[in-house]
Amino acid sequence: MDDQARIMQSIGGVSLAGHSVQGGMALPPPHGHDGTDGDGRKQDIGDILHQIMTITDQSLDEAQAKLVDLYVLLTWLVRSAERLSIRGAQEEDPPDPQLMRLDNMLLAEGVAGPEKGGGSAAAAAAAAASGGAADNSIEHSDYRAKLTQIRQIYHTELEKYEQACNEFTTHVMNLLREQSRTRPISPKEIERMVGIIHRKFSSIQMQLKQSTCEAVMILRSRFLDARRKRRNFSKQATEILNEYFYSHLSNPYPSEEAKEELAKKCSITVSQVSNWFGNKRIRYKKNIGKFQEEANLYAAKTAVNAAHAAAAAVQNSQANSPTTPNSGRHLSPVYKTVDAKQTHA
DNA sequence: GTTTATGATTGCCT
DNA sequence: AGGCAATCATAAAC
Repeated sequence: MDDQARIMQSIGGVSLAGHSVQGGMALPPPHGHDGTDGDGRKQDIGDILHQIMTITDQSLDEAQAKLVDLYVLLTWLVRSAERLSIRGAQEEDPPDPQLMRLDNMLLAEGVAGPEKGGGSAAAAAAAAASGGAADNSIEHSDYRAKLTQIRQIYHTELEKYEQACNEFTTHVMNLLREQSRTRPISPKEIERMVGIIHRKFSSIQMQLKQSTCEAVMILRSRFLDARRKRRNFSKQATEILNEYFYSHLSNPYPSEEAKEELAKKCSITVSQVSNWFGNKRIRYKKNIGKFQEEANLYAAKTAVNAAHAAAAAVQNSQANSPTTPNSGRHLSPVYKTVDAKQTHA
């Protein structure tokens, strides 16, 4: 995930910016420059130096390095605060709607929520609940596996950010405490600092949430979009549909009820039946020759079926005479017109 | 790897 | 609203 890179950049930006700031910042010259000035001033500087030395009780270099560090930090924080105040002018205290939206989605997708027992177990349970076909559940578990992967990445990243946030806060607090020895620092100021840091990190977290949501959306579109993951109907279903089509070739437009029944028999949806007939009609019309064999096959089949039905009828009541089976070869005007120009293939 | 078959989608028409 | 035609995207065949 490139969020990591973004985070690193973001965090790294501190030290990066720091160096540039350090370059432009006029720090007081370090010790040992007191040899050329007037006597009084020389004495003053000496006193100050002595004071600093006694106050910090450390090597001056080290203290100075810390000061630079702190300064860098402060400039970055101020800049961050400016950015936040510009951006967050409207979305101040009320919990950011976008963040809420992201949170809700992650929760709904089971990414943000608590880890549900074994991932595979959950997948199996979901598959069992849906009661779908075997291949369907395989796809589903595949989807779940990918989702689990996303969730794991999300959680590790989130944890990382939290840890980084805490470390950073501690660092800043330490620096402020250090500073408090040389100048008074109000609790309010510390609080403000911490607030800024937390806001900064939560904005980073939001980026993570955003890209996690994107990943989930992509996953959904890849796995749940029926068009992308097209499955052929079962042989049996195609059989049933073809049987209807060729036995109603003169008017292959099943009524709503007929569609419903076909859908039930084929265990597909009504709209799938509609799609199938739409496709079949247009493809048949486009190249009748190609479908001739199929047409004959199903005509024979329906004939056999009719014969069987007739036989059964005869058995039931001998008075009835068997009806001549429908050959299924009479074409509607629509198909006849195309039939005329059907010379290829 | 290319071609064909096929289910789904889209835009337009009536 | 339902159908047609073109098209997309993938499965299956080669």
